[in-house]
Amino acid sequence: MARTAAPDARERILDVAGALFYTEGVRAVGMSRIIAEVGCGKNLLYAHFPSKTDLVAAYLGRFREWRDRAEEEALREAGGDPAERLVALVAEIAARLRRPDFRGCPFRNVLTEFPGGDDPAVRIAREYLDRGRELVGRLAGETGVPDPAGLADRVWLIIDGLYASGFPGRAAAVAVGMTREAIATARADAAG
Amino acid sequence: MARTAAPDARERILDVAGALFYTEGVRAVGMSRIIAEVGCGKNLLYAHFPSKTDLVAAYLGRFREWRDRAEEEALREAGGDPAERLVALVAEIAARLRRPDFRGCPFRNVLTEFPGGDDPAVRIAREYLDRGRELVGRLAGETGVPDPAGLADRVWLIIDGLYASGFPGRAAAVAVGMTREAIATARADAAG
DNA sequence: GTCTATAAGGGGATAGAC
DNA sequence: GTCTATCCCCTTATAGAC
Repeated sequence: MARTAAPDARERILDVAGALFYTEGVRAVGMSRIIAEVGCGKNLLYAHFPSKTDLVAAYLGRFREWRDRAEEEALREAGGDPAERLVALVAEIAARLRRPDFRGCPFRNVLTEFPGGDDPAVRIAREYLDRGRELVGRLAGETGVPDPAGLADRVWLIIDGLYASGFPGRAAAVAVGMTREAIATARADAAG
Repeated sequence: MARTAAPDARERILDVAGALFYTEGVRAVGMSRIIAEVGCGKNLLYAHFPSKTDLVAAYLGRFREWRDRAEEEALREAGGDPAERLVALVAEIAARLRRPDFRGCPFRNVLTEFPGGDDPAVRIAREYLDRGRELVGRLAGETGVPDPAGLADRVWLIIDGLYASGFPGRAAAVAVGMTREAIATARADAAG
């Protein structure tokens, strides 16, 4: 069927592949499996994505766009206070954990599956995490606390813990409070 | 030479396999690779470990023994105060992160590589993490704070963050302080 | 010209046999 | 220790349907 060029083919493939990669792992899902579940021919997939690495990179790239938008929105709603922006960042992630389909951070997962790798996909994952870490460092710096690096380390530890948690619900419940505490402690050190 | 059964064969295999699994990932390392690096024949390896899953399970089992010993020692040195024992637990993990060969938690890594799996290996990983989580919950309960579950959640989030950190050195530097803060806050809630 | 279906190449996986 | 069996991986190529 479908003689007319399907402009959504790429999206459909990415939908299926992304869901499989995320829930079962990149290494666990073969190209044949993706092709079978998309219900397309091999050629179509390889026309859009010349190799599996390209497909994984596209999967992560799309995830990154999605995350960037959510992050921007959370920061915009938080207003201009750097401390509130830090809290909003953590709160947004915590909210994400409550989704039933949450299965960790796709970027961290890919890095765990391909340690020491250097594909386009792995590079996207590393860059994403580095950028996130930089953002936290920047916001911590803007709070004006005496030890912004220490505050950034604490907030980043909370974020890492959120994403890695085997008990996302419980982690989400305490992450925001811990972030506020970290900020309060950092400020109290100024007084002491 | 050496026709006599080498009693350390099993340990040698486990040494090589464990190092490879840990640094490169379980799925990334094939049996042939392990056999080549051990320098033994296939028979020897399959005599000791009938399948790859068994080898992975043995790798995790050995890691677990190692962790249990380190944990016990840290707790013994910490004395009887539950709060200090919690801190010691986190400090011991933080110290581990500083080792140059640290590459995350092997149990969490295996669960990331085999989500939804049910091998003996995966079961060991899950049980280990559940037991650790229970220990934290027990210690938090013994501190006598009004919300021990909340304290346990916080400490566990810190531990998760430690193991998942892409910047282990920085995480290790702040984890103990955050643990002490979490305890102090939990106690302050009693007063407030 | 766009997609599907099928076959096959080349490699490496786990595992078993001798 | 070598050799083989079997399977699945990613990828490419060929051939046919609309």
